[in-house]
Amino acid sequence: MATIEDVARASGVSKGTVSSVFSKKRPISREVTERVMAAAKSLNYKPNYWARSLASKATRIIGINIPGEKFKFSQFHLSLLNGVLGVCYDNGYRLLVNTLPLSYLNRTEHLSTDPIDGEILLDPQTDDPRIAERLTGEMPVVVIGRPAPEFENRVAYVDNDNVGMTVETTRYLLGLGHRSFLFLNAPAHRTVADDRARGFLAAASAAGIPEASRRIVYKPDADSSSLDFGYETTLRALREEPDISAVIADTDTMALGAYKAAESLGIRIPDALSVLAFSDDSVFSPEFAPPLTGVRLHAERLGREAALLLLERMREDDKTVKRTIVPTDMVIRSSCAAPTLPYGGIHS
Amino acid sequence: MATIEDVARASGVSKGTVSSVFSKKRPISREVTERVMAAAKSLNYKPNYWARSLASKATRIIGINIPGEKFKFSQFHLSLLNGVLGVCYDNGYRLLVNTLPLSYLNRTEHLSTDPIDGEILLDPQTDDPRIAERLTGEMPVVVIGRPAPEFENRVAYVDNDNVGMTVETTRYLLGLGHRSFLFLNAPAHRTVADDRARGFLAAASAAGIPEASRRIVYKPDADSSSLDFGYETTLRALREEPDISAVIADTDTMALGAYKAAESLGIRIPDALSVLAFSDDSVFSPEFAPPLTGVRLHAERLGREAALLLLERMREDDKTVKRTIVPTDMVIRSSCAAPTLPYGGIHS
DNA sequence: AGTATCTATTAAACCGGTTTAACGAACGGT
DNA sequence: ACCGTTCGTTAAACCGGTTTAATAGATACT
Repeated sequence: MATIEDVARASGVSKGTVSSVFSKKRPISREVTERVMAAAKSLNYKPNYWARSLASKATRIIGINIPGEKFKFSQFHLSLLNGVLGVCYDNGYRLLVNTLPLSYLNRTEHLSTDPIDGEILLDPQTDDPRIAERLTGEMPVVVIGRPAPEFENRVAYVDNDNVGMTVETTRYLLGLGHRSFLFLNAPAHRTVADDRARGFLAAASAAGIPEASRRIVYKPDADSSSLDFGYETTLRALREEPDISAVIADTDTMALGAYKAAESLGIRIPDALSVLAFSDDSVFSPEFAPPLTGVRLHAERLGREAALLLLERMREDDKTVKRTIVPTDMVIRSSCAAPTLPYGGIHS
Repeated sequence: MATIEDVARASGVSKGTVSSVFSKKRPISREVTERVMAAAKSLNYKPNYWARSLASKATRIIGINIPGEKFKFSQFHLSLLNGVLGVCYDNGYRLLVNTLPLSYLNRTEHLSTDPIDGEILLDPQTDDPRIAERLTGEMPVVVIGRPAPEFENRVAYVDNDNVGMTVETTRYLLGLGHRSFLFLNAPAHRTVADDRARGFLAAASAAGIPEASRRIVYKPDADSSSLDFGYETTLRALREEPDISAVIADTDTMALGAYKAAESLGIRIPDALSVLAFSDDSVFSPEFAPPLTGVRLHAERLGREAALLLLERMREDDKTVKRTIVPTDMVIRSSCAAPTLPYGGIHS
């Protein structure tokens, strides 16, 4: 492919002039501009992205990173992505999925800076080396979700009010009369699982629910199916402790697992078991039988706000640490009801 | 950030030696390697990605491109992405979402080569300038979906057998006794819509179905909601032509729209209306009421095969044009049945 | 001992752009 | 006619790596 040199030679001007014609960072006469453009067109010339990035120290690419090996994007990530992409699109940025195996990154021959101007980190964990690493470099970063406590005031992030949201939903269930819960939580090492557990436990213990009746089970890890986890955990829990009258699920897919477990035990929802999910805004939740009550997290907006925060941070060289909390909305449908049996009663 | 020069100076060797220590493309003595690595560590040095790309003419990034302005990734795209990402992950490639507004790309100051080694093009259209453009450059490309006829033998692609699959499903419905159809198709300019329309029409006219009874409606365009499109189109069609006893939907979301239309007209599925979808492998289709009959397209596998094909093409400099057809599986659940009314009968 | 071979290292050229500093020409003001 | 600007252009330095060609030193071969 033709280089800037070729174009310069063909149109009888210097490299610098051709550069200015394309970058438009300096005025060039109408006549010369036309001559250069004509030469460029006939040579099929386009400026080389890498050379340009090297010289101008900017790539107009932002990265998005997910921890963990061999991950897959979930429904929730999809909405996040769409939010981020919308902002990228509006601002002329490309989006790089910047996750590689550690076994790859750790090899000397692959060690390098990242090919991006800034990065969004997803799914922060309680012990998450990514943030510290990005901060020692000068890479602008925005986290989606609450980072570990030692970084909460050192890195920008976007999150829902997970604690508050969980308190609210737990109170809702308490208000309906529930006294024994199963909480299907996110994987244990993720900060979001922590926040939700805290909210749940706070609300439950404030209402005098004994420890045995607020059972929390953490999803083993990313690669296991949410559906299966929801199904099997609910099945086991209901067998071991028939008192349980309400299941709080991390996602709508997990909730679906709970539905299936209830069905296979012959337990009706919401009559004998209430189910609720911190769901994404899936088009399907209203179609569950019965329609699923849950909380809208506005994943797309989380993504959008994160991208906006990142671009702002990249633009100004202002190291102010900003935070955005995206509100959640509880959507009451028909999967929760007052428990039919009084506290202490037994199913079947 | 420290450069290779700094490291060379600090460890008392030349730039070239430092380069070789990191790239491992040439042997360096144990002793020198250690000295260089020590200096690099103390300076917190990492090779610069863009300088490296410029010199070595490779980025280890592959792109994925979707046509159209302000698109959003769908469920189907999510599965594709996961398939592509799995291959990227295994092979040490990053994935760049390489879609930008035309209004951005067309401006002189943004014109440039793409920062990638190869690209996957999604959702090919009947008149799609992307392929021709990539071919004139030397960018390796794989298309997911059938490209326009003039490129079918010039570019590698991965696809389902959309024609065959549609013939099969149409025959299935014909076999149940249906004689009047509504086909909710993908947007008209996409080649997949073409293929499916062809398969449907071929099967229907071979069975002697008159033209008026094989109605095809194309989704207006990407930004409209599939759910709404399915709902409104089905509603209108059933009102205009109560004969219709089967709806074939492009996606499960569209099918859900058809379900809702049926519900609001008081029509029961599958008794009075059969619905079928070329669905993705959504976990939710089995949960529809009634469970949705459809076709598995194996989106994740489409993504995987495309990525593998692309890497192969990038590795060897072999311009052989390869094609991969991923098989589809029809999954019969309970949303289709023999129509209750004889051909020519009228609802309500 | 003399030559051929192999190894590790280096200086310099190169990848393809951007940017700085210098400069001549045209312009405006007095 | 002279000076101070402004404008458009250029040569050269620079961004931070890789690669080539040359070289010195060690090893092997006869």
